[in-house]
Amino acid sequence: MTKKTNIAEIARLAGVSTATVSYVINDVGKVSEQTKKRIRDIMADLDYIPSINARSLSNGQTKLIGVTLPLIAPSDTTGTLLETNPFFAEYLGEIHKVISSYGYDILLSGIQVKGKYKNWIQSRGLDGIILLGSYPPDIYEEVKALNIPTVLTDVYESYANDFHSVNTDDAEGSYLATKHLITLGHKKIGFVGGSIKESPIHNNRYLGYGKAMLEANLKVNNDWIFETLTTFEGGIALAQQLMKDKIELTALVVDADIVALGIMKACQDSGRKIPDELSIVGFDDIQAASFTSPGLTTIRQYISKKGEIAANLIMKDILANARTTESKVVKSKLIVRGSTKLWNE
Amino acid sequence: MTKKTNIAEIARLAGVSTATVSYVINDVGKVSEQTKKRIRDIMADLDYIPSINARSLSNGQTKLIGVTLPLIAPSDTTGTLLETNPFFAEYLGEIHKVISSYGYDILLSGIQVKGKYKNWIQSRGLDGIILLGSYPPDIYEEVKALNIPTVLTDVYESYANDFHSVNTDDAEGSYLATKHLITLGHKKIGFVGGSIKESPIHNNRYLGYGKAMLEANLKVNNDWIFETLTTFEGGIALAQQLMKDKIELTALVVDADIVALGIMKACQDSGRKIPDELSIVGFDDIQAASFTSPGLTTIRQYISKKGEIAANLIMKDILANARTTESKVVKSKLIVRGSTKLWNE
DNA sequence: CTGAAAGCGCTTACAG
DNA sequence: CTGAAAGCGCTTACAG
Repeated sequence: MTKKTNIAEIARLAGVSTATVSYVINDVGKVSEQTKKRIRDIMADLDYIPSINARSLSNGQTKLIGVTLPLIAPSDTTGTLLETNPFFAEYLGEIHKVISSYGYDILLSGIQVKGKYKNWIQSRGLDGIILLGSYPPDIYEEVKALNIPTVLTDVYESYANDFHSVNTDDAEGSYLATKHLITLGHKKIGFVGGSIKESPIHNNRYLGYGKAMLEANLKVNNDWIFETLTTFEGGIALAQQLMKDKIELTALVVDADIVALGIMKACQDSGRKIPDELSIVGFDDIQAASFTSPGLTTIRQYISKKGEIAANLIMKDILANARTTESKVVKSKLIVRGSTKLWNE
Repeated sequence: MTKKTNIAEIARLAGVSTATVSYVINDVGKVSEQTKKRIRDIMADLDYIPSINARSLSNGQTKLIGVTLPLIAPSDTTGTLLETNPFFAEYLGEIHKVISSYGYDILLSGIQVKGKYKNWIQSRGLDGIILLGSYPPDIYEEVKALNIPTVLTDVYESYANDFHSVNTDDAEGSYLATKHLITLGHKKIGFVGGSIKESPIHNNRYLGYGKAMLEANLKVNNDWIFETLTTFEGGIALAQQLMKDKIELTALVVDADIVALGIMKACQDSGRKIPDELSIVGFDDIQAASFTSPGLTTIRQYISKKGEIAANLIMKDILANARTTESKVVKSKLIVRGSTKLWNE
């Protein structure tokens, strides 16, 4: 337990004041090249590393960015969320990449209890926060009161305007997906999505589907719209129901790959041929979408791009000590694999 | 920008010293119930949140645990690693779950350049670190010199003894995998793994395979041992080679699911029936292993268990201000899905 | 170009 | 049961 060398010791050894040492550490003030070099040599000799902590206390910057995950269901933990939803990891990685280049670090947290979250931000003195996913409305008010640089992702609600926000063009994405099927000759195209009423994302994806259908003068049959949990099991269950009810669809627009993969597996396990008997388009392009045989045709969401934008937005405000609000939309893209096919009838 | 309320203001309002306020915050010292209550009320009124930062500076504890990812290839970033390898996210989530219950936070980093890593730990004043995966040997020396609670995961090298370490029973796992195939009647069983020379993990998994083969008096044909990159593409490429060379194996023990999935896809895309023409067992049980049709029979690694153990080991040392070294092994388990089948011949 | 000194917001022996 | 005061390791006007 040797005592950590501090700025005072460097100053003593160099025969200067701590102020001067601080100046050369931060490269401010006009210290003569000579003393600068002398001090630097001593720091190197002693393996001196300034304490970010101490610095934070005096200048008020922790160089810490909070990234939070939405713990909505009571069973949600940062663990299950990171495991189940590959997006969060991708976001995390990309944000880390950007902010670490500025010497910032990520502090990870889940948001569950309202007050606890605020405490966390304040007690850690975070310089900014990035909220992944969506949360109960009162969280946003609370965050707003904190008045620190904040970016929201995938939030469509009006309070998104109070912060930076980054979205995917969800409606356009499923429009492309649907149009792809229409171009292939499909007419009886169903839609599978998460709760349209409760989630603006799902609603937007639904609307994109509707738009493409209407444009092509295809009827949107209410019986062809299915709501599921956005899980693999949700997809399995739905597919089993569809097969049992002998629904006469030739194609499905599914608003999440994880669900599409469940549908595909349930169908294949029952001996149905994909895409021969049913074409499926997913949304997201998670890694597993290319693991199956056939691969899943899907709409790629550029999560890493979104993460990068989110990180840059927050860094911009932090560095400029500003509080601006920008809204960015990242284009999605149709990725054609083997799960969709021409339909002649 | 209202000034943040601090301990001095609370003290003033309560008519006590800052010491007393500090005592009630930390619940130490015998402050009278009366003053305690008065102080607590004032803190609540003012929404006072103590600064962890300031506390750290005076008591030396940051309540921060570093978790690092191995950036080995030049192209590795925290981003690509977290995306590609679902384990890291699972580890992260589980570690977070445990340590956050102690009021600790995770600081995420990649390790690449030697000195930079040490700087990071020191400048942030981390209370402990968990190294995910394996690193160049000199990293371990450096970490050891830091003399802070440290846990290693999946490291077999001798320097693991200098730290806490958590492993899977890799050899036992692939022994089980191989035995499963043998029980099903397979005799011509190949092994696919990462570099056996360079990685003790892959080597252990190979040895488990060998043990089962020898026990069953089956010959281990050198031509049946394949080395690949541990990637989906590695699996694809290998399968294409196998089909081209018309290798006469009936089953494959693959030491990573991601590779097994690649092999399976390449085979299926070429019209080969799995498991009718070839049985495959993977290792890891990543999420996607249950997405394919058939599902992948595999050896489940309990990553979340490993994460939990790692977190508890580090918390124990931190809380006791000790520096112990324990070595834990987490049992793996055979999960039978559809990719393996009886072989009669 | 450099230094003396106050300050950031806490904790912690020590004294009473 | 409570307080005065030093200290943690930095930064930053201000003065010269």
